Amino acid sequence: MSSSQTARRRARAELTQEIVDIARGQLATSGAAGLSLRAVAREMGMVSSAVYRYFPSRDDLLTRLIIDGYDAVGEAVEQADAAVDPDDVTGRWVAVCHAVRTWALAHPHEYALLHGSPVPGYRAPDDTVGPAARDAVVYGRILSDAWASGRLVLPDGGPPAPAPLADDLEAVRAMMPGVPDAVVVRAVALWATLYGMVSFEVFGTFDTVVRLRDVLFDHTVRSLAAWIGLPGT
Amino acid sequence: MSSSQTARRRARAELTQEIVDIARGQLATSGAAGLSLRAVAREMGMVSSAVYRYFPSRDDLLTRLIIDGYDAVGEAVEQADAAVDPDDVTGRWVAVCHAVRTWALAHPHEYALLHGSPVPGYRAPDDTVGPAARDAVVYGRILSDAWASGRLVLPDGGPPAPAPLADDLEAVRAMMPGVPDAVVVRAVALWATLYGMVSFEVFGTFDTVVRLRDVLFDHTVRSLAAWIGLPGT
DNA sequence: CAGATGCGAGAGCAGTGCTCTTGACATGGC
DNA sequence: GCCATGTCAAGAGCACTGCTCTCGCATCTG
Repeated sequence: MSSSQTARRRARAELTQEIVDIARGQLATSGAAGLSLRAVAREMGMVSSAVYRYFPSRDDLLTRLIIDGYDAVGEAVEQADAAVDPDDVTGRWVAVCHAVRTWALAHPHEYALLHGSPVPGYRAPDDTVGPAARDAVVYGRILSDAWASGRLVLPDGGPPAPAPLADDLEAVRAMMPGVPDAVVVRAVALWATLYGMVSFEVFGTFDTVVRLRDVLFDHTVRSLAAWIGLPGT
Repeated sequence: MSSSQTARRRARAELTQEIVDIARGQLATSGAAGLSLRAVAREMGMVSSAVYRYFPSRDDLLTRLIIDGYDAVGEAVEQADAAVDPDDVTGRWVAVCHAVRTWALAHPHEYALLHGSPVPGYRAPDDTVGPAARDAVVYGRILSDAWASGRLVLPDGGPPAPAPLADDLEAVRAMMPGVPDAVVVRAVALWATLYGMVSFEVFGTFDTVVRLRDVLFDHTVRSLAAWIGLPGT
C-alpha cells in the first residue's frame, strides 16, 4: 500500500514542520543568535542528532526560517494591498508600508534575520531570492497601476537619471512595467527608505530620537508618495 | 614613583588596546558571530581567563568595538565634509553620503555590527548614543549652514508635517538649528534612505537587483538633496 | 618592609554544532 | 511470508565556546 509509505513521509513532513515551528518560537524569544538545535530537540523530546535527519545543519534551519519570514511579510503586504480600493494607489502604497512596519514590530527577531546582519557566512542566494522579492512585486504593481491609469504624474526636479544606469533600470522595470526611468529610480529610493525607517525603528536607532514613531512613519511615507508622483489624499 | 604606577596602568592600557585591535581584526574577517574571546587570547599568547581581567564579558568587548566603529564612521564623515568647499552644501551632503558608503563597503562586518541586528540581548544605550550621533551632527550642520546662508529653498509639495510631531521635530532640530519643520522631517527620511541604501548594498540585497550600485547611489543621493531643497550642482 | 592589590595560568562547568556508530523499526521486492 | 534495504532515534564523543573559580606570583601602596 502506498498509504503506509505516505504515512512515513507524512510523519517526516510533520516532524519537519514541528521543528520549524519550535525553531520559529525560539527565534521569536531568543533571537537568531540564541537559536539552538539542541534546544529545539529538547523541546521536542528528541535527541539533538535526530534533528540532523531533517536539517543537515543549523544554517539550513535558519535558511528555512528566512524563507518563511519573507513569505510572511510578503503575505502581509499582499493582503494590505488587496484591502484597499485598487484605484487609490496612494492609499495602497501607504497601506503596504504600514504592513511592513507592523509585521516588523510584531516580529522583530524575524525581521532582524531578514534585513539585519547576515548571520551565517553569507546568504544562500538561490533559495531566498524568490520569496524575498514577493513584497517588491507588490510595490511595483502599485506603481505600474498608477502609471497605467494616469494617476502617476511624472515627477520633475532633481537631476535626470544617468545614462549608464539604463540597463539596471530596465531590469528593475520588470517589476513595474511601463513606468518611466525617473519613477523607477525613485522607487528604489523609496524601497530603501521604507526599510531604512523600519530598521531604525526595530533596531532601536530611533529610540532616543523620535517618540511618535508611527506618526513620523506615516507622514514620511506619504511625503515620499508625493515625491514619486503619486496623487495626494 | 608614580612612573611605576604609570607603568602598570600603561601596560593595562596597552594590553586593552591590543585586545581591541586583535578583536577588530577577527571581526573584520570572521564577523561578529565568529568573534571569540578565546581566539583573541590565543592570538595574544594569553589564556582566555586573563582576557576577562580587561573585558568582563564578550558583550563588553563588542560594545567597545561598536563605539570605535561609530567613531570611525563619524571621523570619515567629518573629514569628507571638511574636504569640500563649505559653501557647496550639496557637494558636502553628497561627499558625506559617499563617505558612509565607502566606509561601510570597506568594513562590512563592522557596519553590520553598527546597523545590523543587535547581537547581544540589546544594545547598551548610554555608552553608544554619543558616538552614534557623530555623523548625524554633520548632516545637521550641513542643513543648518544651507538654511542660514539662504541656499536651502523651502521644499513644497507633499503633505504638511502633522501637528503632534512638533515636539519630536523640535528635538531633532537641535542638530540643525533654525531649519524649518518641512526640512527637519525630510532630513530624517534622508537619513533613513542613506542607511537603507547602504544596508541593502552591504547586506547583499542589491546584489541581484542593481549592478552599477555606485552610480545609482550617487544619483539617489543627489535626487534626495534636491528633494530636501538643496541647490542642484 | 609588610600588606594589599592586580594579574596570568590552569582547571572546570555548562552549553554549543556536528559526526559517528549502534540497534530498532518500517518499507518494498522476492 | 521472508529477508534485504533503507530510515530513524539514541547515545557517545570531539572540538569549540563563554564564563567562573582558585591559586600562586609579581607589582604597587602605605
